[in-house]
Amino acid sequence: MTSVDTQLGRRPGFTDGILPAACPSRTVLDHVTSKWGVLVLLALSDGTHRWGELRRVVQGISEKMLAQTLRTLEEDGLVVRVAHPEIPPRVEYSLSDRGRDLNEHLMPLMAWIDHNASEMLGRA
Amino acid sequence: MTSVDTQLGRRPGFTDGILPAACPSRTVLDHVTSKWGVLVLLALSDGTHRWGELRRVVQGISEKMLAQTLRTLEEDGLVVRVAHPEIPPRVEYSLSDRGRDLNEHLMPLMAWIDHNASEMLGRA
DNA sequence: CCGCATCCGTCACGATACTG
DNA sequence: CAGTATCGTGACGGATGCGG
Repeated sequence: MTSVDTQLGRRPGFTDGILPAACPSRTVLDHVTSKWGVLVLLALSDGTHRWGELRRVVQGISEKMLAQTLRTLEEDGLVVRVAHPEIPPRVEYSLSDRGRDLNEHLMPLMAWIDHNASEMLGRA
Repeated sequence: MTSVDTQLGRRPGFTDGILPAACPSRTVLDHVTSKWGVLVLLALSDGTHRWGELRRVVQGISEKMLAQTLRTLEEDGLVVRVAHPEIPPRVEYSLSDRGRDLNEHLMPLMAWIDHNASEMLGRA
């Protein structure tokens, strides 16, 4: 291992770095940035929402991906799922405490992207 | 469109929201969160690095994906590529001003993920 | 040797149809 | 309404090749 590797591997503010393949951060990062994870988390940032609402609001997401994304986010403890035993069925999704905590770091990033996007794509 | 849709579509701090499918933010978001985008940006956060360094440091990335990721990030104006006409060839990558600006929003997020990852995966 | 393009197998994604 | 099952397609990753 060269000096530049150790330099890159460890970084101030991180425990072990995120670049090594084996660290758990990779898994969580893959879940959160899983093409729809960020958008679903953002959609839930203002409170509880039903399946159909999320389906319509996160435009372009397929039912399969919405189900899969919600399930992994729930397994990671970021999203809370509450099923009401009614007819017709009603299922509500909301952020957990940890999910809200994550969102507070996610929102400024999304605001930056939203603010810079058009300017970035203008030049190709 | 119901009231919840408009409520979700617009959000304080965002121009048009990111959830609509047609907005440019989606494209940029897909580039940045493109499975390797975040890791490459993070790897460049401490300065200029060569191709081979990035290849070794971002563990698990294939040469094809590294090339593709670097090219899209360069097209978006986040990464600067400098090729030195030497034998053996030497190509150096670094963050642009905008890339550094983005990274300042990315780093706290990654630090949060790195800090919470192990605890999140502990409970399945 | 290093940076990168190309070919090809595999797998995740998306559209549709169907169930409780 | 809230999902699950099935299937075709496109993106991804590995191996290979080539120019410098």
